[in-house]
Amino acid sequence: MKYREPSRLEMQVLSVLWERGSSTVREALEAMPDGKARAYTTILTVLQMMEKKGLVSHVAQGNAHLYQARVSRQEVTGPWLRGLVRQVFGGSAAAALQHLLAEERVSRRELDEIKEIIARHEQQGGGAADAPVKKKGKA
Amino acid sequence: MKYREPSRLEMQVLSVLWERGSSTVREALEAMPDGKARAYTTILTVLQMMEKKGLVSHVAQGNAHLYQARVSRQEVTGPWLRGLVRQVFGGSAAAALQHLLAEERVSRRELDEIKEIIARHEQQGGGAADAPVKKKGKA
DNA sequence: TGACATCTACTATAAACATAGTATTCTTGG
DNA sequence: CCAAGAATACTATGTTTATAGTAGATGTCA
Repeated sequence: MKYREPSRLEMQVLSVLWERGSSTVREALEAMPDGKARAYTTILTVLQMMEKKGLVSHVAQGNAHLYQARVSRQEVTGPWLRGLVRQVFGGSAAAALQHLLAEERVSRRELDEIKEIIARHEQQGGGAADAPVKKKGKA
Repeated sequence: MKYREPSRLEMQVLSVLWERGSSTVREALEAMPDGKARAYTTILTVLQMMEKKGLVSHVAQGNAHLYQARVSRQEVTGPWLRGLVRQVFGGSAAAALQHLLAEERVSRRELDEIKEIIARHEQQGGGAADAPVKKKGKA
């Protein structure tokens, strides 16, 4: 896919579309992750911009439009996070995570989830060019 | 501390200052994490803006100025990442990490580092509302 | 001592962002 | 049929970002 880099607000809108799937303007407006109040037309305009950027597309549904993401979460968040980590944490994902955990009051459940993710990642050859991943203990 | 939210570029400059400590404009310019070429005055201006925002301060050194961060890495990156995770990943740090790992080719060493961080975090009451934090162990 | 390099201060500007108003079109209940 | 409500299209605007030029001060060294 080809698309122009989403702004922060656009990222928010995208996350809504990824979460809910196709949505009308109003639905998106109401589901914005920061609870901030915005005019209906604000989100409308954003969506129209995003369409020009190739981030979303729409189909008519009744007299309204149904918008859906044209780019996958992976596709976008990957490079986005990557650039961010590179620019702000010298490329160290570990450093980024550390600061994130330090701030965010992460629940035990979420920590487990994270461990889970790492374990899975490790298993499927997440490791670098030298060590063929073996098996490293617990979940 | 009171400061106005840094932009992306400003975050980059801050990361340089955190990394190297006090730096001249030229040093900062040369140490920018994205290797992008910029005019000397660009970074100068950015630094001056940052001073107005309360992010950095400077002292004279010879005829040049030495800039240093006035805000700590924790202080800034914490809320910054937090907002980001909230807005783009529905507040789930785990989700964010997952996408990061998926994209970034993370080395085995880094994975270990991450596990280390998590273990440490877990120990010091990283869990939710039940475990009281005691000591603030450093690496 | 004077040319050259280097630095800051100040100003400018193009582009992107976030936001929303106004006009117009469409649908639908009475 | 027509008015009310809701949606889109189009336009506008204030702000922030990122970038850099120009002018003037100052230090340096041959």
